[in-house]
Amino acid sequence: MAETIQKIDRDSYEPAYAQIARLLTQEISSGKFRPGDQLPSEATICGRYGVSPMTVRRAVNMLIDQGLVATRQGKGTFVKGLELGRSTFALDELQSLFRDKETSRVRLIRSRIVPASEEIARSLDITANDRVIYIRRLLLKNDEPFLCHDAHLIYDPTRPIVEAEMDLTSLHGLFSGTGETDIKKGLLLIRSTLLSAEEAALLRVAPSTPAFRLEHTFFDFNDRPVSFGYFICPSERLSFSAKVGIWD
Amino acid sequence: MAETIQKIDRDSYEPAYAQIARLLTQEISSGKFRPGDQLPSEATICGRYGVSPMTVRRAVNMLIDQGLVATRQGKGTFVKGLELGRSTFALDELQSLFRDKETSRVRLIRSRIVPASEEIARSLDITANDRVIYIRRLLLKNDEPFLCHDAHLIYDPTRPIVEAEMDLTSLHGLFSGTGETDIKKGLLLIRSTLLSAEEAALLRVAPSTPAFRLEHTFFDFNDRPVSFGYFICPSERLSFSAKVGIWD
DNA sequence: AAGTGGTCTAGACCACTAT
DNA sequence: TAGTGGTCTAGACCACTTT
Repeated sequence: MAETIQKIDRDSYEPAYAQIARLLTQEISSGKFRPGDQLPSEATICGRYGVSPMTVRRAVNMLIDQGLVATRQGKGTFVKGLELGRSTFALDELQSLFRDKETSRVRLIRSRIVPASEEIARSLDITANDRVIYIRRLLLKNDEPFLCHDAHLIYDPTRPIVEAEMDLTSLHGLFSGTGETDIKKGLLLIRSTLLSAEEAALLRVAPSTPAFRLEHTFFDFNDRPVSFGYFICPSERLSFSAKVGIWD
Repeated sequence: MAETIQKIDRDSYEPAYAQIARLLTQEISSGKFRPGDQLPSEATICGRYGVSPMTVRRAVNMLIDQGLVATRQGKGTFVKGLELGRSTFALDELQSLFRDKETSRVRLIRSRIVPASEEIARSLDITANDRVIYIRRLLLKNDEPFLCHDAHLIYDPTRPIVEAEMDLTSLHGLFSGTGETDIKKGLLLIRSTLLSAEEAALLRVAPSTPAFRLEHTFFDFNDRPVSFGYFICPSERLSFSAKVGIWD
């Protein structure tokens, strides 16, 4: 028995709660605790590591947030099985594209004021044929066309946002979190589609190549839509991945 | 001044830390605090709501987790701008499909032992032409073909997982988190592709329709791959969406 | 030195579940 | 009644930044 009372390194830069979360995760990862099993009670863990309840609580909360365990008041803490519905896909690949300012450049293809189509009008909460600013850009990776970006902006001289969106560097800011202080929220949608003839030519691939279309709508702090657009990228150049379960 | 000392409802079922997080979020959402602005210090918030530091800390941690603010030790807490790279796409649509057992059914199309292709062998960490179990199923929504599922399983009589995977109801369990106690982790990949002739026929759409292909690889608690497969669904039937920023 | 975030304590009290 | 998770206190101490 004994089970060794002390395993926490109080001098570590890793906080006690993080150490405990890590140790618990390892015990689950190793198969010592299987899905459905009950973890030791929080009081037990307090005693085992010589920490106070709040510290254990925080560690357990981390595991809950990660979807690794679930607590049931009055009963205990139990290991959860894999849950595919919890999978989350991130835009890492796209983000790294824009982050690397050395190899990526943006070329303006088109920029004009046009009447809004039905789809655009619906997305921007305006009426069809209202004027919008239409911008098409090409993102180049190592001077090769990589993806295409279409944006449709509300045409309103009183709003300064337009200027920022016109800026060729604004795409970088959107991904890095710098700037864009006038946008409150955004809605993103991944679609699967075929490249149009013009898009295929721009991107230098065969027409009708399968592609991702990442739609985005942005809203200002008055919850009014300010822009609608989409990134288009041949499918072989991009993919969205997610890890679910325990990856050490 | 005054600024009203008490705004926390101690009798509410919503914990104090959650109430504070909600109030802070509202202040940001309303535009009172803009991206780049500094929030009141934690000590100030303690006084304003009459709670202890730990409670405020937990509220602030919630906002950090949501990507709404960032803290800088010794300086303060600051509101962050929109960060596209933080967008996360969930499998809500697929999950709800499988969750509804009333309208969704699974039909087994094919089930046989075949030699592994190069791609399958690579994914399952075996050598090409090793035998694998190949299963093709069709998911029906309201008795109409909705999506197709191919799975390739390690052929090993000593592992009982095969039986579970063969079960036509196993797909439901994967999404709901029930069962599947033998799978430790999974890797998912969204691709954009074209339907093959057979797939198009099965799904009753035109050939060469653009479609999503959701690949999945599952691993057991020894980190060995146990299955590789993919869901295929015409793009107009499915999309992946994400919300970023502040949605009240 | 003063102000900021960050961790942690050693309890207290409550709600829920089982026996 | 006893054991479980869940919240909260009223401080303490530390690390970092600014003045």
